[in-house]
Amino acid sequence: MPSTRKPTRRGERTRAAILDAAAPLFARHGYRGAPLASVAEAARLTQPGLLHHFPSKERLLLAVLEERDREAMRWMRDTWSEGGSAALRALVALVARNTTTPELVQLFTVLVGEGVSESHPAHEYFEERYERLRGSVRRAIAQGQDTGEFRTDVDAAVLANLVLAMLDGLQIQWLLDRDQDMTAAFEAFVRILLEHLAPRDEG
Amino acid sequence: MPSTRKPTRRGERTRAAILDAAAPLFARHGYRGAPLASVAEAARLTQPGLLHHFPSKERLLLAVLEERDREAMRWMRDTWSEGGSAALRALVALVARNTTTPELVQLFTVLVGEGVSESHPAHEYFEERYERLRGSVRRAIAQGQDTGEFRTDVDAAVLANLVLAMLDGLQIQWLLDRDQDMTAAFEAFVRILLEHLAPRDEG
DNA sequence: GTCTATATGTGGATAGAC
DNA sequence: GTCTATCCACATATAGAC
Repeated sequence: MPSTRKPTRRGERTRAAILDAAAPLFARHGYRGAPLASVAEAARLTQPGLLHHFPSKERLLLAVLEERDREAMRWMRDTWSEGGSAALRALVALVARNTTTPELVQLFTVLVGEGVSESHPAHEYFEERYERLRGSVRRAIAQGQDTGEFRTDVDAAVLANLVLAMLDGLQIQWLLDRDQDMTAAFEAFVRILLEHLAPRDEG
Repeated sequence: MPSTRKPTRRGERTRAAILDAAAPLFARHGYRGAPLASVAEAARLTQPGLLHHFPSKERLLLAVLEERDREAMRWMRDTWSEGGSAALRALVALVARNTTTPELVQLFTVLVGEGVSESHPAHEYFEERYERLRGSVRRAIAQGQDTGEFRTDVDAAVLANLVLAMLDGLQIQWLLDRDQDMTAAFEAFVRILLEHLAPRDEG
């Protein structure tokens, strides 16, 4: 077995082009609403040409999601690791950044909506994604509790739940009406949260 | 014009049966994922038989949404009109009730996900729905401010935004993992909100 | 690795009988 | 008001040439 270790280098380019073409189309029309041929056309291929790189439409979808998730995580990692209120402020920055990439926001909103159906190909993917994200946020809050920045008599897991819910919910409303100031709204939420998390005055 | 005032009485029964059959199927598979024939079968008709009552699949979808919205609003009206913290407690009760009807929750979650796409037949419907709901919640909070129950230096419109977002976001996570206690989470959120809205001690 | 051609299946809507 | 039969468009996937 000579050189099968790393995936082929030639052809990676078109693979990336397909992923880039697929994301906005899945975002605009949903997985079921975006024909494979339209993705192929956007990537300047024919539909069977596309299927040479991805064995099925389903696998293409999962590749798109994983790719975009990886990107977002790279972006977050630095500020995120601090934990506590810094992490919450990092989330505000993430929301602000999201308002500059509506297609990406729509990709996840549209697909998670489709994905709550048990029969949907990305159902398991989203189950795992939310469990993972809840864990991340919970740990960031717990970190703030450990350092004494946050009070310790609140349930970090429940708060993590609320934070993620707020992100998703605001995105829905923002996508339906771009005039909404999603960043300001989330900032207001974080302010309320920090107020709630502030240790009580002793005495 | 003799008796065209009220819609026909005969035939209303099958129309209702179709709506009842359509809701869970749209919920499970989405609008695009649920074939008209499957709805017809569930309503014990053939597909062309169904189309005698609704001119198109799109019109059927809108009828389903309006029907379910009407029901939910009937349920809310009484407690809701009080405004202030009573209204927020009514929302907690609504969430608790929603956990007993997962199909209904899924119907709106799946369809609003599809519906953020501009091309989706229910896009405008959801635009108007959220504007209407934001108005309702905003007025309920403003009412609490008028009576002196809530402090007045917070933006009721932004809070309404947050409340609706929280409802939607928690539903997504709950649908992906039914073990989550959506009611407890929303209750925790309302508690934080009430704490934030409590008038400051004078002095 | 990309193409043309095609197999195969599905789904919304219409025509027209009863 | 409901049916059978059918049309037509679309979409995923495969076969096989280049």
